[in-house]
Amino acid sequence: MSESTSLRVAVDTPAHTAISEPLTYLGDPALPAGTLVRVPLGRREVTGIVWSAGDAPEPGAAVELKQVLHALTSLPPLPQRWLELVAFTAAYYQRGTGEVALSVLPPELRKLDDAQVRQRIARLHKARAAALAAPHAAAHTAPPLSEAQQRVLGELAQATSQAAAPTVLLHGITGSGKTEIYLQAAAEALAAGRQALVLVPEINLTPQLEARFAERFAGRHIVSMHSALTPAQRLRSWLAAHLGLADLVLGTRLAVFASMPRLGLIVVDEEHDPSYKQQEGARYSARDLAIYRGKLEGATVLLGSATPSLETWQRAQEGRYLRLSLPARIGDGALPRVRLVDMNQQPRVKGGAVISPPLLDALNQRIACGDQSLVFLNRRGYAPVLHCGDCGWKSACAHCSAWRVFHKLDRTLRCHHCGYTERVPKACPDCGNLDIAPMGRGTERLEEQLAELLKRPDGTPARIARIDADSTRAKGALEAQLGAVHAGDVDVLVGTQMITKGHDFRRITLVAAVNPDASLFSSDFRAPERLFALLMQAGGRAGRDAAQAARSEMWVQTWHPQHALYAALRGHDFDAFAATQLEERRMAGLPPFAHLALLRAEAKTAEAARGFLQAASRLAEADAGAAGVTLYQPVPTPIARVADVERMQMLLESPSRQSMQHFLAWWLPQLHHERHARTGDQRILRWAVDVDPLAI
DNA sequence: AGCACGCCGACT
DNA sequence: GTCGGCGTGCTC
Repeated sequence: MSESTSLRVAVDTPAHTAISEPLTYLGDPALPAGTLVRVPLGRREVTGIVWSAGDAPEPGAAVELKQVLHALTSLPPLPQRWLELVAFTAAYYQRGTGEVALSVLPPELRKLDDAQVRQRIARLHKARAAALAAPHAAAHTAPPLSEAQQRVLGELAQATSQAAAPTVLLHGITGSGKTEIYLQAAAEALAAGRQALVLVPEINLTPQLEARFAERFAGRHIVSMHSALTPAQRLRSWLAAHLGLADLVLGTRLAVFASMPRLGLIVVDEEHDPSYKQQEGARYSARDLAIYRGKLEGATVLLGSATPSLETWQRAQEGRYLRLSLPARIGDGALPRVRLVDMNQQPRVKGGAVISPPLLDALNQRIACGDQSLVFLNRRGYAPVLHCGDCGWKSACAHCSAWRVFHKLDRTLRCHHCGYTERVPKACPDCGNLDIAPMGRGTERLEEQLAELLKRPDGTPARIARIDADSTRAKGALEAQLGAVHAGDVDVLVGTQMITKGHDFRRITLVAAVNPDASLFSSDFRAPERLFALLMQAGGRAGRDAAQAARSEMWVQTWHPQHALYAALRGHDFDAFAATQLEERRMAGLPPFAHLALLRAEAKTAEAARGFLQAASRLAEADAGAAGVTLYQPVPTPIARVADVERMQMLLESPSRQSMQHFLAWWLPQLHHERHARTGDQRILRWAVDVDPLAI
């Protein structure tokens, strides 16, 4: 190294230290910002990113500066706008710059030296050249567009030409052809020599979207990015995007950080989906960051949904986003007719009715005419709890404040929170009573009961498939089960919300929600929004084939048929539902009319966790009010104890996003000292803040 | 988080 | 005598 000046280098300093900014090292002044380097940190050697060059060392930092060890010069530096996106994320979600930067790079990159990186890059270029030389299938041409699609594309083109980087909400019901709009928008971006990024909520949905894009963009370089890729695949995709070789990147939330030098379009499919919010580490919202990134990169952001989040909907109403609508199904296919079964009117069955007689008839009729049905229950296992009728014992988890779920297939009691599993006891562990019974029902029990009740026309039992986290644990199991459904080897598909997302079932004409009421009266203020989206999405699985759409039905069993949510569902009226929900939110001072943050603490005892939060609250006392931030009392989290750790949380609320940001930036650094001030049982294990939490 | 330093019990 | 238990503290 010729000469040395001080450089700011972002390294992965742990979250619960007060170090959140890049550290100062000595190094070659010619190293541009965005270069990956190896630096000494404590007694270790770690990968870092040159953040800015030539900064004077911090005055008062009496530490002797260490030297940058090597630089990965064969890797083009991360673009300035990528650094800005990461810096914004770290500041907004209150985490270390280096922590965020390193956690969103492919892990493999940290392990390679310069020569190895050079080799991977050379290999990628070679593979790309070979792919270009090889003959490839002709790209499928676009199908004829509906009038609504043409109108939407016209408006989109106009918006893109007028604003530098418009944010657009594409509100379109299931089957209205949103994907075709994504494809056309991507084609526009590619034609302009830019790259497109397409985000989907779940890994399960990437293969089918990838197939659609691959056939339309044959010959173009498409990569996917999600956590199920092997480390080597992930690095390859990332490099292809970073080098500008990949034209299209499809991925889950982490792909929002893909380095893309010519980014021109970001699509966020199913933008309302909670999976876009990261639930650990930096708790970012990939949807919100996509919008920010669009502004930063001058890229169009296209948010698609049949049931937009109320945040997005409200901003569209305010005119901050352009709203485009696809109000009808392609080919004018009818939406499924919604039928509410009033469970108060149904005969009482011991243990509660599962499937009401009218729904049972409807299911049998579908089987008789060769149609498929989908029955949806958001609870896996056989029964959520076992219960002793004599002494009142219930199958509590010894380590969590939750019931262990009865799984009949392997005769176990399993805690879905900590994983604690035991064989089912033969008798009540407290009183020895042999008659312990399951209470409530999960998908396993639903499957069992449907198998008893449903018959094929020839008298043989109906063919039932169950799809949930248990039945799809094995690799390839989900694909195999979906394959059986598509092949027509299944009459009734039973499952959790897993089956309501995205899958294009052609022969399903009946969808039933067996017991969705719990969400109506949940303490979570977003529960109705989620339920509405879930039911709309589930209903969208019925009648995907236009020929069958007219007789497709969505059944909902409910004890509250008069509820406004169901009335809106019946009319497929998202606008009405959103209007009433937004009014309630406005009255209650909840998002999108207020900004929230949660301070969470975990400790061995609830008192220690509470003590930390109270101390944090006292620190803030004078300044929070002045800053326009309200602090509420610490309360236990919805499940207070998980794996013998007690969890408490404290809600912060402010009418202004900026006030909240300023306050957090002032407040949180002080909490590091508070953590150190505690010892023994009063010690805090962990604390973290969740900015814009999904659930409170 | 790593990773080492530091100060007390059972082993070749 | 020392091997190693994991409490405590630091990382430009």
